[in-house]
Amino acid sequence: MANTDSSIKTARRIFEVLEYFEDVQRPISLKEISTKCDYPTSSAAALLKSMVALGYLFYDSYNRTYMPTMRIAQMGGWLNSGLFGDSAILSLVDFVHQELDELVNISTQSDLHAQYIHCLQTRKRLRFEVKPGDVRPLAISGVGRTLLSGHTDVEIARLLRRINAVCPPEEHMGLDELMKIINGIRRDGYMFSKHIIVEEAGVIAMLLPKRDFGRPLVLGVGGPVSRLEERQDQILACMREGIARFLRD
Amino acid sequence: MANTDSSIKTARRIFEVLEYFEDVQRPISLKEISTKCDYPTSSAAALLKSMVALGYLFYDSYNRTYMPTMRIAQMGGWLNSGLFGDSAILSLVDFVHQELDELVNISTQSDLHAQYIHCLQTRKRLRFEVKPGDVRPLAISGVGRTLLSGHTDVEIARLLRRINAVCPPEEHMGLDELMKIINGIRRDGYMFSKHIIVEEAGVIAMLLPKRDFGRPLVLGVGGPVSRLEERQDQILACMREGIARFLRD
DNA sequence: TGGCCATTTACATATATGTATAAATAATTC
DNA sequence: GAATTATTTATACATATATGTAAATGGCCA
Repeated sequence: MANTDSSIKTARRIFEVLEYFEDVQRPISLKEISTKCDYPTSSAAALLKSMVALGYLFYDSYNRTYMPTMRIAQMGGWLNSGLFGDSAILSLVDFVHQELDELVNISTQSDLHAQYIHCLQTRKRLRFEVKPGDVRPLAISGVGRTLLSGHTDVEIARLLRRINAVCPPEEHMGLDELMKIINGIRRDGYMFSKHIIVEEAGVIAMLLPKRDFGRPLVLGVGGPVSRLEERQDQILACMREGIARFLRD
Repeated sequence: MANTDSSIKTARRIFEVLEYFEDVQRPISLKEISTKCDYPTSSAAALLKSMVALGYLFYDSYNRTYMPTMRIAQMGGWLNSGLFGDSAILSLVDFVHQELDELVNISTQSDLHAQYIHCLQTRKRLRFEVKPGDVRPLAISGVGRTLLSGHTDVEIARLLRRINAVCPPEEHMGLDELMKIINGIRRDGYMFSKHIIVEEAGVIAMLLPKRDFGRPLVLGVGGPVSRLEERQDQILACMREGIARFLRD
């Protein structure tokens, strides 16, 4: 019963349940949840009852099924509404994904790592699995370095000091070497990283224009290095067009 | 440290945090959460870190603030899109609006309230402003009671108990009195409520036939009571025809 | 009625919470 | 710029609480 990751079990399960609902989009029985998510029945019952008591699920006692209430729908709605322009971001991702049919993702800085927060996969056979929540070393990975390029030199130095202090050695980096790369990104407006995290995998990443209160975001197109190299001009053009169309109007 | 309600503590806190974000709509520090929600610092830290690890919040280490990711925004989105994916409902609203030129709306249950999710206004001078997102007391309002009429008596009793427990007094109701009204709706197939929320305003509401897995919806025609009374037969006939034409094929 | 489900209960164990304390970081002062 | 103070975050461990196993209850249909 060891917690494999560092998250509180109940917290993880709440979100697992909500995502399962998002996946199947219909009422679900206690049995189905406990089976699919592999929770003991009694634990699943306690969790779902809690969510009902709090008003986030509705229990249909006739069919013995649970279904999200509108409170769930409302919860994050404000993030989409104009203020943060996040619906524009989603449209951008959709657009690039539609045009290129490659892995398209949005990532942001989460402490000393870059973290994927939204991913659309390619329909092609050869692909690399990435899911929202996955993290990459800030100073090493393509998206991480692209995120860093938006910081001031002072901030970068400070972040790198912390990385070298607390992160495992494979995430360490020399400042001079890093700044050469960072300045390259600032000059080119994008980063093309190859074979860094996963052999044969690469990513073309661009820092998105900053919106108020929004954290800096990076748009990434990922895939096998050979495919990215072949399509590089097309990919860059598409990313630039998407950004111009959805984020600059 | 007794749990006053029957819900799992972590579950309650997850939602409290998300609602606090919804309330203030900006990045929040650990300190602020722990103060406002009255959690011990270390517990709040563990909770927020979990949410970061799971990809639902991101942490800005420079400002030491937390902010929801787009995953939160996406979570309940399907609940909204599902409603309108079914264009039959929209066609129905258009039809009734065209025929009657009155305020026509669709509402649904959102926890312990009815909530308008779609409205078309009349072109007449005398009108009552209602917009999508507005909520009405479930046990008091016409649309709320119409929604309740689709539940079993047991469910109604349970909902009413929660309403009387957590909602302000003006939304409370006696079960016997409510059931008389509910049974009237079930018998007549519609509800005509007058002067309940806004003086001189009324609504004629019908529960729409349930579609698979879609949440129960209510079709409402609203306006000044005098006008609705005058046109009552015409309005009812139009609503019935629209429902027959668009939802029963 | 009896059999077969799904759900609830009981209780030992695992795990999250909360108090106090320490460490780290930021702000202030000289 | 270094030292000091104030603020915020992290750690340790006892306690409270949720989880999980197994057995019991309740509902439904033949």
